[in-house]
Amino acid sequence: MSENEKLTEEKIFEAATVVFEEEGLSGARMQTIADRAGINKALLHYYFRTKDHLFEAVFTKLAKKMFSKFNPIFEKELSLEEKIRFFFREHISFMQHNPKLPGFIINEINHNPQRIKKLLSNIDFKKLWSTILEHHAHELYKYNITEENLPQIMTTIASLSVFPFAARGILEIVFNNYGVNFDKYIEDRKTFAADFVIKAITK
Amino acid sequence: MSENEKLTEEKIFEAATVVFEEEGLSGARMQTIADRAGINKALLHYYFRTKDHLFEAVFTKLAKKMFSKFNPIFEKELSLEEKIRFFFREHISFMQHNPKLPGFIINEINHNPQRIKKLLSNIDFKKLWSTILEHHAHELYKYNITEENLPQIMTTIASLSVFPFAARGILEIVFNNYGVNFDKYIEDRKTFAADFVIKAITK
DNA sequence: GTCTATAGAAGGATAGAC
DNA sequence: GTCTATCCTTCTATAGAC
Repeated sequence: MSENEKLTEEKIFEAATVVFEEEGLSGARMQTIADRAGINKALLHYYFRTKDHLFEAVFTKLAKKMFSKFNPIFEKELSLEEKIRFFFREHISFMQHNPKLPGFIINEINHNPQRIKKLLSNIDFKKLWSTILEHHAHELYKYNITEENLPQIMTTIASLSVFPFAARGILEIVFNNYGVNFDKYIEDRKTFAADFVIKAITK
Repeated sequence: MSENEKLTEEKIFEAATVVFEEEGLSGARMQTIADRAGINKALLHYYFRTKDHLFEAVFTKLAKKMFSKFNPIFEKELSLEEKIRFFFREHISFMQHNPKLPGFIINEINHNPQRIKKLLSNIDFKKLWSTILEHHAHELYKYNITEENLPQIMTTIASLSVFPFAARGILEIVFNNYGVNFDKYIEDRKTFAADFVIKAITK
């Protein structure tokens, strides 16, 4: 039955997502995924042929999910300051619900840059980022933003948001020792990062 | 001969460092390490017994190397602004020579937080970070730094420095598309990040 | 479509000669 | 200390019954 097939395929996909996120491609085991999905190994191969096919499917889905979260920056009708606040609030909220995602994506891309290329290489970042300069041309007199320092600024914003999750393992040890709760720290970060960036780029 | 033994053990250790950094624990193969060291698998086990022992040795060495680079912040006799500039210059220079290190450390700690705990858990971060407030007490009137926001500020500084290397795989694709050279970007980042932080924390 | 059983390859680890 | 040969387990993948 197609309905049932959909269900099984989804069960497998969801199990694979969890296991790959947790263990990475090389660390994940087909047996672990099968167990988690409540089926046997043979079925995995029936639906996805090989481990690499299964991983590819999961990775593509997750990478799109991750990167699509940057889109609102280029679309929303907000002032630059509102947009920055909006981004940190939304992006960090997203990662609160997907805390393993950043580390997973970053790690797998470093291990195999080729895999992401076909997903990103058709995006014209030069053009995309330039829309920021255009959309906010009327208020840029307030800020130190130029086409030249845009890569620094954009990666700075990304790093402030993503790094705490990617490096969570380390931060939790440091914080635990310092007496800080990670979840509280993350909640605070939504406004701290926004304030920090706005202060830094304002003339 | 002890001299010769030292040489072989070092050859293995160096080969293992490269392979583990590149492939991670689960992705690395003893055969690959042996090939790179120019010896056979059996010798690996003669010197390090198991793959896990070998990894532990490499990881500990690299983690210490990485974290020790943060020490000057707490030791140098510099003004806060000079110290921030010093940190980004030195830390980014260090990673220019060890570009795979941040991603490797972060990833392995996320996969096995326990491994790093015995390395970091005896450090009193509360006390360590407080020394900053003490050392620079006389100039803190200029800055928005308190014991409460110190975790946010410290992790912000770390992220600005570390993230570009950890996420290098992604940034290179974005930059390549944007027409930016990664090495140039990194060189610029030493001063950009310092300026950015100083601007943001200054009252 | 789902299962059991198993093939076949790879990888970590050891035995034993030199 | 270093090598070759090999054991044994683990893992991906497939064959074949239902």
